[in-house]
Amino acid sequence: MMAMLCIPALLYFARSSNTALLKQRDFLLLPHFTQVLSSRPGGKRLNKGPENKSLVENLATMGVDVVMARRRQPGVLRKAVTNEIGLAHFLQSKGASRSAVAGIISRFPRSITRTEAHLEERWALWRSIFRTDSEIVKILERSPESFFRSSDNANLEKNILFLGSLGLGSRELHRLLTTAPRTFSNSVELNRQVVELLQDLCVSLGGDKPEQFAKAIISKNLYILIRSTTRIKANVAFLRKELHLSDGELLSLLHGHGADVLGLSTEHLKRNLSSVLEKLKSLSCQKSDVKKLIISHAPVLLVSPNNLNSKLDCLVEGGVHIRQILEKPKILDFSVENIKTRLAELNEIGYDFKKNGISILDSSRKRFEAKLERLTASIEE
DNA sequence: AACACCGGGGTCTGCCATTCTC
DNA sequence: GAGAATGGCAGACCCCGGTGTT
Repeated sequence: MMAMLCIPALLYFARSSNTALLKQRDFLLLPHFTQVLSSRPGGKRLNKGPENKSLVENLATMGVDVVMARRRQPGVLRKAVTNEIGLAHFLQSKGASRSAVAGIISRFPRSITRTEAHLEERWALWRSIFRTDSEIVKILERSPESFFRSSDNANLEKNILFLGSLGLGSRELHRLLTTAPRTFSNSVELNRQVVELLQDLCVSLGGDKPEQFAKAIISKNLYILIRSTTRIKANVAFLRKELHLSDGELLSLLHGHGADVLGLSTEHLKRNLSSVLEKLKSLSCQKSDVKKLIISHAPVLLVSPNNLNSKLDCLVEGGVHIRQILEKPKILDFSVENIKTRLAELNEIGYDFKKNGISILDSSRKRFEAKLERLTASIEE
């Protein structure tokens, strides 16, 4: 099936491409193609030359959105030597469709400057983490930049080793590369800085297992390594200051789901925290209540003010006491829609939250429905 | 059987600014 | 000095189920 899709497309590319260009492109397989660049006849490297017309035509034939490509990386279109045919061939051999290839080039034109050897090598490195080619193709379709932005394969290899050395197993590396592929294109030095920041943070808070701490934060917040250290530091400082957290409290906050809040933009974190404070104050809670809430369930800081306020309003109007919410904050993870539906269904059968508690609200859909059915049945008896 | 506690898991790029390299 | 490489930012949740206890 896949082969049937690939072959006609390849023939199509081959037919439609300029043979002179193809010959030039063969030089890409040689180590010093910059010599080709500087020796090109009449090449004026100091001026922004015109676009390479046959390249642009080639790309258009391949279905590339040239306007988008030009907007994103105009310099690529001026290059004399590129490897779009080789790239298309390569990606299609891995199972990418023609339109996927076109989309990849449109969104990250520099991808066509990578040589065959480079592509093979990089792919092999990714395959050391992924089980199949199609998994990688999916990521490339999603985010071409993650794969192509860096041409430094040695750095990628070092990253894999470095991340592995942190105690992240193959399963976690897989999740990391799937979810935040950019991490692997960071310089290994940048990743190291974030890891060291986390470890130092752990030690400064009196924790005794900095390596495990850093690993735990990364597993819980797969985006942490693509956040700047400036931001992480600012967020830690902000939380500590605003909530008057002790070292121990901060450590336990971060050990829980708190890892996620480290990645928020600091403005966002400020806004959300002040919103929670204000809203809960209006529901006659003390600041200490908010502090407890956040330590036990930091994800409330991830919920946007409007959203969180809606959830709280629904719950309170639906007969849930704010104290119950503070004790079981997990219900705030659920969507407003879900909360509304559940409240309405429970209201219909006269469910009494005062008497029966609110655990029923934060169970999974399956469990909730099963419970509801039982309750309905017992009422009908 | 029913419940409560608790951890895990999916998802998340595309653009701009700055620095590096030739 | 152009293009390549790299760093950083904005935006802003929801849900499932294993396991131990009653």
